[in-house]
Amino acid sequence: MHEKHASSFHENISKIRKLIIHSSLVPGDRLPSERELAETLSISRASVREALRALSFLGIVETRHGGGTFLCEQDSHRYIELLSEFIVTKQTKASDIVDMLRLLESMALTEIEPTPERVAILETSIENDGQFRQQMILNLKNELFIRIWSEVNRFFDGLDIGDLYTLEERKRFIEKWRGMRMPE
Amino acid sequence: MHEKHASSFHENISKIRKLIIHSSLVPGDRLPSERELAETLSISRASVREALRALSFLGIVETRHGGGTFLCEQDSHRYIELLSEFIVTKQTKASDIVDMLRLLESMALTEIEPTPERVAILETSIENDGQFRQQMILNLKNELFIRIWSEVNRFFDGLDIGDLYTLEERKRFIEKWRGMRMPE
DNA sequence: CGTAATAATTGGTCTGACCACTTATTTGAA
DNA sequence: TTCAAATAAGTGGTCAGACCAATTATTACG
Repeated sequence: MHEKHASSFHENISKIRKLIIHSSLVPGDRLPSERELAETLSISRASVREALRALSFLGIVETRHGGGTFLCEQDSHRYIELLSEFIVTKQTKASDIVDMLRLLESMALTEIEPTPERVAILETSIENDGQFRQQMILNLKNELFIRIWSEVNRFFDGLDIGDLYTLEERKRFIEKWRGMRMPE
Repeated sequence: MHEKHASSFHENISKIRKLIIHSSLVPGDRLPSERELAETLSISRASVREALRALSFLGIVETRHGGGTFLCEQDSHRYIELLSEFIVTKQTKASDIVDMLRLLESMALTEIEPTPERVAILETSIENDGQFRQQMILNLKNELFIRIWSEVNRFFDGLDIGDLYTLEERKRFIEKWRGMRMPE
């Protein structure tokens, strides 16, 4: 039969991580270019990019358009680990979860520029509380924020206590957002 | 939080989310094919794939080779996978940490009633950036908020990149806080 | 020597093709 | 007819090359 592909998504991530270790790269160092990685690892540049995008999302590397790909600072995920354990194992007040989500999401709205497109998107999802809130968060570029929000929100979903906001509140969210001006 | 210009990557995620909502898809449903999404959203299939990969990491969608892309169930198993990845990788962007802390702390001030005692306490610790910020947070009632802040801040300390705010900024914090009125 | 213009490098996107896997359809024998 | 095997169609996965956009290094010039 036909031969399988020599590479797979997870294998490529592993390859790049091994290369980072083998090259004795330290946080802040620049990785080889995407083209160079593709050549070295014998995979296509598209696959390199998908792997790097994943590593970027996980906070391992950081890419700068025209500059290169750099190794991020280390040992920073520990709070996530502890946070997850905290959420999973320990007793948390449901009211705290709700308050936390409300805080995070109102914060998000202050950080996102209210373009007409985004307002429109929010309006289309105004009927569904979960989708509405998720739509807000996904506009953010701070991936750490998204991760933390995701963990808290996932736990909130597990509580199964219904919507976080009423339809009226969601409408008011949009109104408030529309009236906002951008900083500086 | 560097919102800056709208990045194509993040906008594509929004586009797909909007399409999911507009199509009234429920968990378990299959999304349009990548080629169909590319056609509908007027972006290349490569960009569609990058966006879907991100949504996959967030546990929103799940792809099956040859089968299609599906909306995830609520309590997805990817939650565990994601956390395990964090534990293995141990890295994240320093800039996101800084941005996150700034957001958490500015938000904290909007949630705390600026009593004279609290203002006085803040003023006494204004010379020390770490103490100043901790003093703000400790006034909060939300334990989850404090917990998250503590973990993020612990990592920030490990970065050893100096103060989060300048003395001028801390002074302005107090000024701003003094002028605030309490909600409802 | 310092600064502006230019070239080289690098990530971002697009196009089209083919491979690998799954699902739907057709085929053909019991 | 029935149903299992063979085939076709559809979908995600990978690859190759090209061009665009942003950054960085080099050169030219005053």
